Amino acid sequence: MPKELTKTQQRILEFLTESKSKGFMPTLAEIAKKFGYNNRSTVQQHLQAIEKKGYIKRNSKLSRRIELLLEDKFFIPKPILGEVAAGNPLTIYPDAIDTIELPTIAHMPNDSFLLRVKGDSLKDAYIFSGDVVIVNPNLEPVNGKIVVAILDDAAVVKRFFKKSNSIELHSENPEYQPIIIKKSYGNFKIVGIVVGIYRNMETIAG
Amino acid sequence: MPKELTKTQQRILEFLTESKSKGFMPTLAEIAKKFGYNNRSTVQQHLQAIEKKGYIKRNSKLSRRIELLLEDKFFIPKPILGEVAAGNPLTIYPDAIDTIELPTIAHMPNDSFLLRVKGDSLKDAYIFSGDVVIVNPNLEPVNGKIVVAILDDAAVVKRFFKKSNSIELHSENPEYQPIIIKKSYGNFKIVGIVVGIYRNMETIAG
DNA sequence: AATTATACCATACAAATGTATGGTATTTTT
DNA sequence: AAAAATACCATACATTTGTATGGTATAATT
Repeated sequence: MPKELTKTQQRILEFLTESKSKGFMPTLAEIAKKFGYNNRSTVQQHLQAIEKKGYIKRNSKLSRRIELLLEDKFFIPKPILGEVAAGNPLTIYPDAIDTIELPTIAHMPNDSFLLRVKGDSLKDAYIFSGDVVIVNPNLEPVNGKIVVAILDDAAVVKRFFKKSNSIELHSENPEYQPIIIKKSYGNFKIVGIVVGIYRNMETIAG
Repeated sequence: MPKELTKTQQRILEFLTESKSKGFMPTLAEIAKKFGYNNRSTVQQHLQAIEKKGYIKRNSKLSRRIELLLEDKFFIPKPILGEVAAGNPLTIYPDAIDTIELPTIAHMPNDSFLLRVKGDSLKDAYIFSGDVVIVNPNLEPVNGKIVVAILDDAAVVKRFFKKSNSIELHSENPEYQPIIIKKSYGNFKIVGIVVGIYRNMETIAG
């Protein structure tokens, strides 16, 4: 239960998060410049305050070594999506969209992004709850490929099939019915194609 | 079309990529320490060479500011050392049989290596033929963990169980019998622990 | 009313950092 | 055989970097 940050401290922490996602932690001087301080010791004291409140950890004497605590350990999605359902669609909270934490992974090139899968509807396609899927938004959906789609406020991972009058999103688990999208359907969008799966075994109990 | 890197340069570039994925670019001194150089200028020259070949860009005068160019390196090529059987044992080849573009999120601990799985004996552990497993040779086998072992000239991926008088290697597929290794068994060695799995979906037909 | 936290500034200093320069030895290329 | 690239070492130097210390002013707590 971390203490609350002041406005200034928040702004600095935001800048740190932003910097991390770009791949380069700033020096005190760079932070000072960014916020118009004439002086590094001002930054120094802000960082000490932020550290005291438990948001960061500084590696004394080492330059640019500010660790962001309180961030999700594994690299969850980049922006917007949150979690994506392999089973029933998951709701995405509208106000959560902007406040989802940036990925901790440094700089993800190529516009690809990661999503952690929840649910087991794709287990016959060998994708399981907890797996991280790598999604490329720049590929065209092809019949039979596994895609990420948005339906209204929910996101799903399903196998894609284009029919003459509709698009069908199939689960591979017989317990789940296919989702059929007619042309009239309003809020539907293919987000991208799943190009890879990664699973970390170290954190799995068994 | 970048020029080829030497072994040393490759190792350094890999270290940079790795560092970036951890969030902290190293200083020259840190790189030197990592590779056992007594001297920063050695690193300095390697970096200059790597930069000249177009793999990185350095921000002169700024510490820890090494940009990784060519960063489709979301996927970095890694050698696959052989194939390993989830079902019946397979032979391991001394040289790399293939390379794979491993996503940088698939954090590869030092000294870890890749093996491609053949066979379906671990399908109940969600590992399938064609998957690439990341193997860490520096971890102690723990009961229930999935390990890579060598039996005579063959290698297998199985779930590890230590009993009082033997070691058992279990498949999760009921079609396969567990392998039981008694102490008298000659040519047996645990190669490492499976710490991650990566599967490329683009090459999969369906 | 007194204390503490916040938000800045200035100066000083040791250590870290990147760079420059010059060197040796070995391998690769021409 | 000569030239270039590679892979290291050593020393020197200007900047950068983080820290320490001391200060002022204002807002928030006690």
